[in-house]
Amino acid sequence: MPDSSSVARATTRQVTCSVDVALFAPRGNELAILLVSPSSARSRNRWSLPSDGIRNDETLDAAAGRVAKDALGIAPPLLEQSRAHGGPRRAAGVTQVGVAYFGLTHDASAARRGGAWFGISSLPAIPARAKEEIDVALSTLRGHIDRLPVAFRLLPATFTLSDLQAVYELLLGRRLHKASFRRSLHAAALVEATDEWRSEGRGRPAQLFRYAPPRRRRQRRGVRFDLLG
Amino acid sequence: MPDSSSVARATTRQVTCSVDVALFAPRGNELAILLVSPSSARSRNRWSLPSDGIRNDETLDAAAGRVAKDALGIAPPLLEQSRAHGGPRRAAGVTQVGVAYFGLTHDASAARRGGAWFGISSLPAIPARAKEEIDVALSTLRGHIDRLPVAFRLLPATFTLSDLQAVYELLLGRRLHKASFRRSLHAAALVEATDEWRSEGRGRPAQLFRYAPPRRRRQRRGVRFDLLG
DNA sequence: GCGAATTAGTATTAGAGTGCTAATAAAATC
DNA sequence: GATTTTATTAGCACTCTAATACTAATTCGC
Repeated sequence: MPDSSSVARATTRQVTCSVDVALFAPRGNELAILLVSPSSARSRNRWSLPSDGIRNDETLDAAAGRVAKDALGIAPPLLEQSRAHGGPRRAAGVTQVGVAYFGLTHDASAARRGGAWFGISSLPAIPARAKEEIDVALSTLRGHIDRLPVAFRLLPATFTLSDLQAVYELLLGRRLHKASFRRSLHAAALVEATDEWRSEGRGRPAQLFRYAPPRRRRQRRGVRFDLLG
Repeated sequence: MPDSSSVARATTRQVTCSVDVALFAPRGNELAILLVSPSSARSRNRWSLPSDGIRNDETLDAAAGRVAKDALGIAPPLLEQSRAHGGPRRAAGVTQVGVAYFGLTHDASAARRGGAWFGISSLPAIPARAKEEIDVALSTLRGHIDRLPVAFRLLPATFTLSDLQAVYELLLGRRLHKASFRRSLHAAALVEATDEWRSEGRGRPAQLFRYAPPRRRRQRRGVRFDLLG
């Protein structure tokens, strides 16, 4: 068994590091994800996530931003790291480290050539690793929905409360109760009303709101045991 | 501006990858963290986190387990990835990627030579990067407390409810309300009573319980807006 | 022994949060 | 103008939470 001196830096023969980005956008009633076509990706004959190696003079976050912008044409309004994974590659002596990111953008239309959007419930054949990264990204995204202003970054500066609820339902993949949604939104004082109203076909016009988060005092809550297991 | 073909794999000149592990353990009324001494770490004249490069034929998780075991002498009961960071090193042409892990173990005494435990409120001088990793590890740990059975892994097979509450208070760094703690614990049916009681000096003896998590159904709740900002 | 101190555990209350069913408001469509 | 559609608000039952106050069982000091 090695003693504590073995904790010192050991040199690996060769390491490659790539950044994979899962980009989501609302499309219709579900989320879509941007994949790149077989011809432009490393993976042969399969769609896969936009990915690239990290370059010199570039941080991981910068590399993820570059990959996202290359695939999308614009910088996404939300881009977060989800998880790193790594291990030996088939090629002997090479260790492959991948850092997965996830991002959100407004609409599932923008994409540079070689990329296409797929509904998350109808994905094409993709490598197992990519599928896993998508699943992790989705659950991380959904787990952070009430900590990060994710939904507000997908909406324009002013929006209706029905718009906001629709985005939340899309992101969470389930329906929400309208009255409860509005009540808790009102209680948190996260939005402020504008003078404008928007008429969208039939029915009463909806008032436009804007995101105006107050200074929050972090309130201490009890322990939740019902989330374990 | 690059076209989509630039998304293909680009080779970086040189990449090194290290795994840093922040190991926490209860000590008295607060958490302590295991640091390694200047002589056995790469950082000159400063305490720092146990760290090592990833080796051939080893995954990131395996490397983190090895680093933890080397520093601690045993495998910690909890070890999770917190975040990857990376960017150019001072040495030109070298990109340094680090993957931070955090772990928990039972007591702040076990340590191989070169390591020492410090209370998290009285850390010695450490590199800024290590300080940042510790902060991230702590907040990740606290954020995952009601999703992972963290506290139960720090306790022996049977324990009193006061023991359990003390561990939660230690991990969260704040006091909890006894009646509320027990009520929600009882509601989640996470523990089952044993026939044994333990007398610990003064006061009424406490009943011993064991961790017995039921099959959980994830219950859907509304959206929380009060955690934003 | 006997009461004070100490720790374990429970009731009871008041208040806040949630899910639901309506009821009301304002516009488009027929 | 009646009907339909959508937005918004009110009320109610139920649950969750936190705080105070209580009971229970033991040790300590005398």
